[in-house]
Amino acid sequence: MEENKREKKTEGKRGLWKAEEDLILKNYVETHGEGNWAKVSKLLGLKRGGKSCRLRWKNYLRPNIKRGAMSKEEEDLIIRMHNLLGNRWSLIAGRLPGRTDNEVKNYWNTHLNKKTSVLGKRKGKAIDESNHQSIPNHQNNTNTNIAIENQGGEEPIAPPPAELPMISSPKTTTDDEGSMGLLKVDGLTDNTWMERAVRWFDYDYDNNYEIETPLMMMNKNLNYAHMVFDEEPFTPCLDSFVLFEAFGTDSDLGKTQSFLP
DNA sequence: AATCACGCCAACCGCCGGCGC
DNA sequence: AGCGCCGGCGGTTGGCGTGAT
Repeated sequence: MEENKREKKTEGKRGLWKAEEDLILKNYVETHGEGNWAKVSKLLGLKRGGKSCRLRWKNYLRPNIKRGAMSKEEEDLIIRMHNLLGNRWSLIAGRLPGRTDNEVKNYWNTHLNKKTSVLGKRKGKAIDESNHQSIPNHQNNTNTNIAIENQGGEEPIAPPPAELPMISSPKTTTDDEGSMGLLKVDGLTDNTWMERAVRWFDYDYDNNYEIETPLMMMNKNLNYAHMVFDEEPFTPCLDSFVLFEAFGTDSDLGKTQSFLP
């Protein structure tokens, strides 16, 4: 019974890709472009599924794939992004040029998961609401002292400058997406929006690309947001999203908020 | 030298959402 | 609206390499 199951499961498994297969696939995709993977698989006579072809291209053959050990900076970024995003590997990988989701996932599972195991497991969720991990995480981060200190509401929260920013009213969700959200800035698709955001948030260059700031206008229960830039500010960015992490007020301290575009 | 245990990572699986018909 | 196909995603598996015994 179990044997049959295993046989069935492994039938069609082709194992590692051979250099010839790689070459065929690479040549084809470079000539005809990506997509239609099922067709590609048939056309090329590769005894592999479309998915397998797609994966091989995406994770190995695609140009600009960065191979080799992760740098300290990349590792730090993965940890911080995972802190915010949970197991959203493709999203995290998207912030690491040349790295694939599979690589990031493997790296996390083999290297970083142990390192950060003290924080507990987060299966597909950015934040484990049961133990309010977002707060301790930030307490470990020296860059977040301001937010932590201010959470009691002792500091008056200044309203944002009148002219800034053009932020869409965030959609507050009640699901368990966690305290991470994506903030879309309406009408700004290049780095202009970021400059405006940076001005608004009084961005500090030496703050390791992280910002603590009031975001009261987004939600009246929201005291602070923790923003993460994956690129140098003021360089053209790839999309019009800012990652941010939000903290609630005293009444719902630790209760996560989610703002989705 | 042989064997075992473990870590790493490429590849696969199953699920889901988007899209066209 | 329902269906099927395709692509994307995260989770899991299995094989290989390497260090320990």
